[in-house]
Amino acid sequence: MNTSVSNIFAALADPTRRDILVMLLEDDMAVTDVAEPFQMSLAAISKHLNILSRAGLISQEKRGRVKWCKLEPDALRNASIWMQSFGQFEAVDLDAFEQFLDAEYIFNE
Amino acid sequence: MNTSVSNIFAALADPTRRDILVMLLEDDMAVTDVAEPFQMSLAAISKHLNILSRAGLISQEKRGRVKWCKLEPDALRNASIWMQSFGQFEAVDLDAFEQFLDAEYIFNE
DNA sequence: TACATATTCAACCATTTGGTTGACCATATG
DNA sequence: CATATGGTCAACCAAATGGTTGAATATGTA
Repeated sequence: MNTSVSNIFAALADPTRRDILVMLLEDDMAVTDVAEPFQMSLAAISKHLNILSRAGLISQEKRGRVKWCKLEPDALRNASIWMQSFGQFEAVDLDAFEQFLDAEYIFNE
Repeated sequence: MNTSVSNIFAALADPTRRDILVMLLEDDMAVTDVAEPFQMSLAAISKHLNILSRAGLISQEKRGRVKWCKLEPDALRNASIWMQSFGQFEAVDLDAFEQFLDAEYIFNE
């Protein structure tokens, strides 16, 4: 899994994927149910879910023939901290903050 | 200017652009000086700066033949609002931020 | 067994992205 | 004036992105 800062922001840059995350706030969902409100194909939604999964924003668990999608708010929280810290950079130690921003985040598996 | 959530996240998804934002934390900079530490051409940096500018993350002002780039950290607010609508993420907790730095990020180079 | 449901895979396509290069424009300076 | 400097523009390119379709795989059910 590759939850770099770049991948998290890239995942969040797509409105369909943000909509999916909002849906998963309610409850875990099967892939087919995630796809239902959208106009696009199931395969397209499946790709979006893989991107969210690789970014660490969701996890997927297969039970029977149904693959359940679950929100993983930790990665999102990291991005939230990134942004809020940036907005409040005066209160943050600048050297540490620069290292933070420069880092490529590797979450491996 | 188009400071949509999508554009802000897309702008932040590129590591070169995040590096530029870090540089602008220090001080306002001319385009040529922004480009100096990077391996790529001035034209490429100029494009990156335009993307940051359209996202509202920086502003640019031309004085003489020099175009000055200035950080506009408030632009992150739109994306932050999206995130706060997402969950009960509290205002940034610097202790959590430190833990985040120490525990979850792996610095390469 | 036969069929339906859940999901992915593979090939393909159009558009976007991130980079290059060389020409160009605007401004400063000898 | 002539020339150097700061920056953008236009054309181009390779790779990535977001979508499609039809076939394939895996699992449940009659």
